[in-house]
Order: sequence, then C-alpha cells, then structure tokens
Amino acid sequence: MSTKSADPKSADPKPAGPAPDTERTRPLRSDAIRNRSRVLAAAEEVFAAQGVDVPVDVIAERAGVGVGTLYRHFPTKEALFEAILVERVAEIAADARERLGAEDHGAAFFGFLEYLVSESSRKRDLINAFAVAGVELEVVAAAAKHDLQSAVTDLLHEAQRADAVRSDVTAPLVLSLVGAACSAVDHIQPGTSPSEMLAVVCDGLRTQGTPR
Amino acid sequence: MSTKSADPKSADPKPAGPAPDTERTRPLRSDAIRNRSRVLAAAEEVFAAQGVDVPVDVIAERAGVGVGTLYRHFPTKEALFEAILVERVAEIAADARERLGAEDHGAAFFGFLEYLVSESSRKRDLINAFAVAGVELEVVAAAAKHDLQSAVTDLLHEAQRADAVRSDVTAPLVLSLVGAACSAVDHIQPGTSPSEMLAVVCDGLRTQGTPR
DNA sequence: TACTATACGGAACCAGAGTTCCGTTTGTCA
DNA sequence: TGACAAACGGAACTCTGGTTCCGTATAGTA
Repeated sequence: MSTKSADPKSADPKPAGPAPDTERTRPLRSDAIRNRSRVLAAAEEVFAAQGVDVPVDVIAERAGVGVGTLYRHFPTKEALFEAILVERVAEIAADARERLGAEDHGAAFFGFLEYLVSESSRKRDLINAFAVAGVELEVVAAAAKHDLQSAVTDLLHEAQRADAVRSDVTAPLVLSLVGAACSAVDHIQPGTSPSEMLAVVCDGLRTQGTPR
Repeated sequence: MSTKSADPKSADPKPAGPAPDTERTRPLRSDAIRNRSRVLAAAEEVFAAQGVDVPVDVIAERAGVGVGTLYRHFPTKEALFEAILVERVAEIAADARERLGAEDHGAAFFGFLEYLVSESSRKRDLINAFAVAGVELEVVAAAAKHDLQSAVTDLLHEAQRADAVRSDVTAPLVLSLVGAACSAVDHIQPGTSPSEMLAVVCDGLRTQGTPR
C-alpha cells in the first residue's frame, strides 16, 4: 500500500445528500455481520504477521470470503487497514493510560516503551501504526492518533516530574524515537536486537545520574 | 522495489559457461560509455530525491535515454540500485576512515553519526543503504557493506578507548541505531527533528558522566 | 412457503511498473 | 566512404495487485 500524498482525483468536499452513514435504516443482515468481523480478524492476523503489503486476496481467503465481500464492507484496502490501525493505536493508548499514576513514574514510562518495541516485533502492522505521521487519515484514525499522543504526553510528564526523564524531552520526540525503533525491527543488523537499541535510547532519555 | 526474499524462480547457482564478464573482447563504444554514466548519474539524483520506488522510466527520461538502453547497461532495476548503493556505502565508509586518528576520538565518532543523519535527509537512498541487512546482495555490494562495518568498528573502538563511548556498545548496535534514525527521517512526528533524535541516541551511547 | 432486498463470490477489469523485443541509428574500422 | 557489429529507443508485453460487476445465493418477512 503506497503512501503517496498526491491524489489525482479532483477535490470533492462531501458530495451533496443526507449524512452518509446515519441513513442506513435496516440493520445489517446476520451473515453480513459475521463476515465483517471475520474479515477484520483475518486482516488483523495477516497484517500483523506479514505487514500491510499483503494482497487483499490473502486476507479474503483467510477470512473464508470472496474479495467482493471484503470490498462490500471496506471500500478500499486502505479503509480496512485504517480500521485495524485505529484498533491498534487505541490498544497502545490504553496501555499508556493504565500506567498513569503508578508508584514509580520512571519505571512506568520506560516500561511502556519496552512494551511498544516488544509488540512491534510480534505485530508488524504496529510498525505502520507509527509511520502515520505523513499519511492523511480519516477523522476516526486522526482522533485515535491524537488520543495516543495525549496519553504519551501525560505519561512523559509524570516521569519528568519524578525526575526520571530529562526535562527537555518532548512527546513528539519520544514518539519519533519509538517509531524509529519499531521500524528498525524490519532491518536490524545481525548481532544486535531491538531491546538493546531501546536500552540505548532509554539511557539517552534519562536524567543524567539516574541509575540504569 | 520490493525486498521479498522468497523468489519463485528455481535455484540456479551460476549456470555453466566461461567467466561471465572477462569475456568482453571489444571495449565499449563511446556512446555506450557516455550513456552508461548518464544513467548512473540520473539514477543517483532520482533515487536520492525520491527514494528507490521511482519507476525506471523516470530515470531513463532524466538520463535522456530510452528504457532499453538503461536495461542494456543494468540487467535489472535492482542491479542499477545496487551499483549506486555500493557507491554510497563506499562514500560513508571513506568518511568514517577519514575521521580515524583524530585528536578527539569521541568527537570524531559522534561527528560521524551526525554526518550520516544529516546526509540521509538529503539523500533518501541512503535510508535504503542501511536497510540492506535483510537484502541478499551481490558480492560487490556485500564487500562494500563489510568495508563500512569495519570502518565503523574502528571508529567506535577508538572512541571507546578514549572513554567517550560506553564499552558495552557494539558496532552492529551502532549501525542499527543509525539505520533506524535514517529511516525515521521518512516519518518523523511534526514538532521534532532527526538531529534531536540523534542527540538522545548519542547521550545514550556516551559513557555516563561525559559532558554533553 | 414465496418473495424480495441484501449480501455473496470470484471472474474480469484496470492501472502501474519492470522487462523484452525488434526495427532503426550510429560509431568504428578497413 | 561503405559495411557491419554494437547500441539505441520506445512500443509492447507481462506480472502483480487493487477494484468493479453481475449472476447467484440467502436472511428476513409476510
């Protein structure tokens, strides 16, 4: 899936008509509900295992449906990806929030970073979840991203107030560093590991003199 | 250009016949020489400016030749990329070597890292130069990579002997970190910068107590 | 059970990008 | 200058992957 920003299709700011989604009168048919969630589950597995570049056929097959069905529920592959992305980002944000208010604010913050990096080798789409900066997102995904940012900001500020993290570090910087570490999972040099990389980054973030 | 490792074409370890390149008797025709270097130069510019995903047509056009000509000189797009990659990696290795034996070993080492990250935003193919770990390389490119690794190792050891860099840091770790920082250039969060990221990494690499 | 809107499946379609082919042009050498 | 091997150009081919279309199947309802 390319991330090109130049879109040839002409500007088309909300074509006329009543609100696009509230106009569904009848509920989804039972098989439709079932298939939708199957597609979502399959896509999640496949994206996580092989990254977002897998062909849609693979996802459809894994879900046990035809591609037509897949496209009935998600108008484009990107929309499907975004649906999963939102889920992932929400998961991460929730994790960050759970760590808020812990006794050891420093440990909470660094533990969160470790969680992220370890997850990114298990779920390869997570890598992409952090590459979202340049991508134009639908409102929902943008909201999820904003939510993550605010959770990370809170966690960071707690750790800074506890003097565990340097005061000149900002939340965007942390997110960029973590994003870099996650994407590095894809092409790491033999002889080292993501956690070793993260350890260096963490030491760089610490207030000098803080024990490792 | 995909980096897939599974290649459907059957294993074919060096088909029979005399040495493949030494058998050229006649020298290249003058126009061929000219066009070859034009293609190389154009590819370098275009890869650097837009990354390696640009279509070959663009390169050919920029070079003022047809795609057929391009393919006469480089049997695949990947071969063309590799030719440039070798050049880039050699450049970087040469830079590392020049810094060897400086007065301030620590400054030499960290200066090298800064050079890399600043170059990677100017030359986007550099990003790929560091993603080579997982790619199967031709012998030449593999040799270039090995050369880079040894130069960086030397530079690192000097800095470690000067007590400017933590002794538990390894060369693969450094290369992975720099690779991550370079690839992050592509999707950095707004509100921060590659050099800020690098600063954190450098602090993590420093012997604790070393002044920033 | 019959009827209909809804949903399904997957073949067909389309677009983009790498690669090949072949008729034409050109450098080199006698 | 003429002949020919070498090189050129770019249209055409191929392969891959996203998307659409339409005939068929089925859930929901009277």
